[in-house]
Amino acid sequence: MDYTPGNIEQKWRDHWKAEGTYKVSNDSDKPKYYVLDMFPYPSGAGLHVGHPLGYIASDIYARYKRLNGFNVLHPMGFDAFGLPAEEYALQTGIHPATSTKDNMERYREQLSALGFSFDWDRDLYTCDPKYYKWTQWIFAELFGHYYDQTAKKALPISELEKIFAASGNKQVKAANSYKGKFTAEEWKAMDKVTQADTLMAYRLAYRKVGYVNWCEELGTVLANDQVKDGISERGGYPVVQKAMKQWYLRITAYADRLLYDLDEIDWSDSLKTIQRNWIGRSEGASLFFDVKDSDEKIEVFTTRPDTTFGVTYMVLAPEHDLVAKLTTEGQKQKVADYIAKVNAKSEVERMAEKEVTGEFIGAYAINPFTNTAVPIWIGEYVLKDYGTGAIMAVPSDDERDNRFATKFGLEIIDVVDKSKYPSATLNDKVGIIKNSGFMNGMEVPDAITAACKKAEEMGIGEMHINYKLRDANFGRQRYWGEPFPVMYDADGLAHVMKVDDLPLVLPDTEDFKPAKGGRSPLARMEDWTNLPNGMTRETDVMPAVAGSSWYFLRYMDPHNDEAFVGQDAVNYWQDVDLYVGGSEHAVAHLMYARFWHKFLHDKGLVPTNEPFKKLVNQGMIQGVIEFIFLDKNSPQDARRFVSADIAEKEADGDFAKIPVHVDFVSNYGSPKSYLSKEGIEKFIDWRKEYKNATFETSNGTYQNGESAADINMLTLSEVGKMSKSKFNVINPDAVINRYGTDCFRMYEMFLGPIEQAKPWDTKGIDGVSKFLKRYWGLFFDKNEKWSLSEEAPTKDELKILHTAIKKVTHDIERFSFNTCVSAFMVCSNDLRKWRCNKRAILKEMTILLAPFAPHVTEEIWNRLGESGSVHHAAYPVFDEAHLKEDSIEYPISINGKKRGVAEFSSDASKADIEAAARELAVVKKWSVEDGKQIRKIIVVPGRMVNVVVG
RNA sequence: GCCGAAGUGGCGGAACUGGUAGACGCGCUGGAUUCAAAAUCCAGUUUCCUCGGAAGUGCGGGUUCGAUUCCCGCCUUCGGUACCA
Repeated sequence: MDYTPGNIEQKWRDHWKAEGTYKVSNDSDKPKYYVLDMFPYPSGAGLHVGHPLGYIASDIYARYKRLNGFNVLHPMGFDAFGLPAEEYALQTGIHPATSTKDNMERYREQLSALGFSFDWDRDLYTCDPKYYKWTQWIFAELFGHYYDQTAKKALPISELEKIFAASGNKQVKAANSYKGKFTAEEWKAMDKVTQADTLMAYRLAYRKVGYVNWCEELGTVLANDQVKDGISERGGYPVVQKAMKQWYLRITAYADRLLYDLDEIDWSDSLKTIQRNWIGRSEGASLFFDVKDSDEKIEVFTTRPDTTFGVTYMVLAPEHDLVAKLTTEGQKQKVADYIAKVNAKSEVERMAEKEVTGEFIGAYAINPFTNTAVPIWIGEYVLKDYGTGAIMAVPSDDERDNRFATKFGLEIIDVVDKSKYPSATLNDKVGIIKNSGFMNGMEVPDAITAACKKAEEMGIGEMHINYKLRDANFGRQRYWGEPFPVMYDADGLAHVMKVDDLPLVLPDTEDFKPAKGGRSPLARMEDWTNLPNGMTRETDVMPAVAGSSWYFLRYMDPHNDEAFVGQDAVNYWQDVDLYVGGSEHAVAHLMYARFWHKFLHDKGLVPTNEPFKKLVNQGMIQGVIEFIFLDKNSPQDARRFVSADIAEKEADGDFAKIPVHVDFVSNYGSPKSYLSKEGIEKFIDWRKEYKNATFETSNGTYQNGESAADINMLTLSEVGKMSKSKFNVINPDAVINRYGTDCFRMYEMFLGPIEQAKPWDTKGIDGVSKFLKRYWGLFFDKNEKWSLSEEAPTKDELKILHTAIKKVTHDIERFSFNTCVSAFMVCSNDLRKWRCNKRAILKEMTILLAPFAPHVTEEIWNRLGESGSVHHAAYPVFDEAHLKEDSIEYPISINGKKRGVAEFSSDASKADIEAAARELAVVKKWSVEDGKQIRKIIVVPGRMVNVVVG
C-alpha cells in the first residue's frame, strides 16, 4: 500500500481536534514544561516558509517532552495590535479590527495545516479587550509605583508620598528624573500640581517632554527600531526630531537587574552580549563645571575624570537647555544658523555626515582642577539623549575630541604618557598621568579613583554609573493600540482608572486614519474623550510592545476575568522553560518583557525573577530576489532592459536593478535563473509601463512579442529577507500539497542548524520524501500488504534501534534537529537492509519519530492496534547494553595518518592492544620495512591507535 | 570603527569534551526493471597522479603522538550597531 499523506494527515488532525489530544490542564501530577513560540503578527501576506522553522522546532521539543511524561504547555496566539496592522488596514481600506480578524483566521488555518500540537483553547490575541484589560491594568500599576534603589524593588507611590511628607526627598534613593532636593516642609508647601509633577518624576510610568522620532506622513511617533536611515521603516517617509509630551516607562530603574540577571538564564552568549551592550553600563564620574560670569553649571558624565587637566573646551548638544541661556550676543546669529543647519538635515544626512562640525557659543566654563577658562562649543557629535548631553573635551586622549580640536584650532594638552604601552590607541585607558598636578605619575586606573575622590572633596562631582539604556517612549499618536487607562482633571493631572472600570475599550470609528500635526485619531472623538465629570481621556495609545510584554503569563490562565493570571496557575507554570523566536527581537521585546516580569515579581504576583529560562534563536529562512537590469539612459517610451550577463559586460553602463516576481523566473534560485519568453511576457503583464520595452539577451532580443522561442534572459539572484515587498515570498501550501505536512516539517529541520540563516530551496526535499516512504514501506510486504512479525528482535536489530534512540534523544536535547533527521534515515536504511518488520523494533521507532512526523506515525500506531495516541505513548528507553560489541575496529594511524584498521576485543587492555599493534603488517610496513623504528604507540581505548615512527 | 557569528566536496551540511574529515541528503555517473518514460532498486562519487601513494576543512604560523576543533596574526562573508563621552 502506497504512502499517501493527503489521505492520512487531515484525518488525524480532525481526530486530534475532536479528541482534544493536545489540551493541557493546569491540574496535573506530572512535572510541568512550558514551550513557547514568539507569537506572530498576522500580516496580510499570510504565512511563508520562513515562519514555521521555529514553530516546527519548538513543536518537536514540546512533543518530545510530552512523551517523556511532562505536562507540556504549548500555546499560540497573535500579536495583533500595532503599527503594521494599522498600515495594512490603511492600504486596504478595511477597518483594522476586520482585517486583523481575517488575517488571524488565515494564520490559524495555515498553522493548523502544519500539525502543531498547540492547545488552541488557550489562544489569545492582544487586541481582545478581555486581554488588554490586563495590559491596561499593568500600565496603571506601573503608574502607581516607584523604584526604590535600597530595597531594589518597586514600591507603591503612596509609600513615597509618606516619606516626602516625613523627610523630603534628601534621604530617598529611588530611580527618578527629578532635579533638586526638597525638605518635608517644602513638600507640604507645594501646591497640588507641583506635588503631582514631583511624584510623576518618580513613577515607573510617567509623562515627560522628550524628543521623539516624528513622522509627519504617518502622523505618529516611531520607535528607534522603526526608523531606518532617517526614514520610516514602513512607507519610507522622512522622520524628524520633535519635542512632545509623551508617556514613558522607567525601564532604566531596572538596568542593573536586567544586566546582572542575565547570568542566571540559559541564553546564548551572543544574545546576552547584545543585551549587555544595549544596557551599556559604564562607570565614571559626574562633574559640574562652573560657567564664567554666570550662575549656571554644566553637568557632564565622563569615564575619564583622570584627564580633567587636559580639558581645553566643552561641547554641548545643539539641543541642550543651556545653549540659549549661555550664547553671547555676538555669537547668537552663528549659533542659530548652526542649529538651523543641524535641524534642517534629515537624520540620514546627519548620520552620513563624516565632517566635523560645531560652533562656539561665546561663553566659557571653568575647569575645576586648573581654574582656567575653556570655551564652550556646540556640536552635533554630542548626543542630547546620552549622558547629560554635554561633554568635557580632552583632545589629547579622545579621538573625536582630537578631530574636533584639530579642525577648529583648539588647544591640546597632553596628559597621559603612553610610552609604556606602545600598542595602545588614543582611546585606551592606560598610561601614566602627567601635566596633572596631584595625579602626576599615577597609572590611569589609580588616577580615576583619585580624581573622583578629589571631585567629591571639592563638592563638584561624584562617582557615577551611566547607562546607554533609555526610558521607553510608550505613547503612539495612533488608533490601533490599547487606549491608556488615564484621565486628566481640570488641572491637567493624570488619574489612572481602577481595575473594575477596565477594560477601557478602544472606541469604534471609521475615522482611524492618522492626523497631521501630532493629533491622535482618538482626539477627534469628542464623545469619548470628554467625560461627564469634566475629565478628559488620554488620546494616545500604547505601542505594539505593550501587549507582547506579558502574553506568556496569560497563556497560563487565559480565561481568567479576575486577574491577569491566577496565582494557582502562575505558581504551577512558573516561567517559560523554552522560548523560541527570531533574533530580530533580541533587544526590544525581550528587554521589555523581562522588565514587566520583574515588576510583577516585585509585586509578588509572579514567583520567578526572569520570564524565559532558555532561549533559542532560529535563523531566518531567506528568499532569493531576482533582478533584471534597466538601462537608466534609455528613453521613457522605449526602455531597454538587459540580462544579467550583458549588464556585467557593460561595466560602464548605468543600470538600475529591477526586481522580478519570482513566479516568472525559470530555474528560480539557481545561478542560471532566467526569464523565458513566457516569463518576459508575464513581467510585462505585471509591469504594464514596460510593455514597449526591449529585452536584450545574449541569444537575441525581445520586443513587442517578437523574439526567438528559446530566448534566455539571465537574472541576477541575490539572497535576502523574504518579504512581500521583494516579491520573493514562498508560501508553504504548494510544498505541503505535493509532499505532505510531515515531509515539509522534516525537510525544514533537515536544511541545517536551526539557528543558522539559510536561503529557501526545495532541492533536497526528495530525500526526506523517500525516507518517509521507506519508513512506511517497512510495515508492508512485496505485495503491499500489511505485514508485521511478532518475533523477538536480533542483536543487530536492537543495536540499530538503540543507536537511533541515543542519537535522536541527544540531538533533540541540543536542538540539533538536522542530525536527528539523518539519524532516522540511517536507522531506516539499516532496518531495510535487514528486512526487519518486527513489531518490537518498529513500534519503538514509531514513537521516536512521532515528534517529527506526527501524522504518519499516528496512522501507523493505529494500524499497529495500539490504544490511544502515539503522542501520549511512553518514550523509548535507551539501553547501552545493546550497543556493546565483542570487538571494536580500531583505525591504525602512523604519525597521525590513517594507514589501516585492526579489530581488537572490546575488553582488551591498552597494553594488549599496543603489543598486538606492533605485530600488524601495516605497522611493520611503515616502520622496519621503511627503515624506521617505532618510537611510541598511543592507544585511546575504544577510539584509535597511533604509532609514532621515525 | 566596534560587537557577534561563520568560512569543510558540484550543492545543503556531518564530525560528541583534540582522536578514522566529508555522516545523511541532493546532484551526477553506471547498472537493473520497463516497449519507453516516470517511479523504484543496486553500485560508484573530495582532488591529483605513475594505482602505490600524495595533497586536502579561507590564508600564514604555533602547540600536540595527533588539529575542522586549541593559541597567535591575516583575509573574506553574513548579522547587529554606531560620533555612546
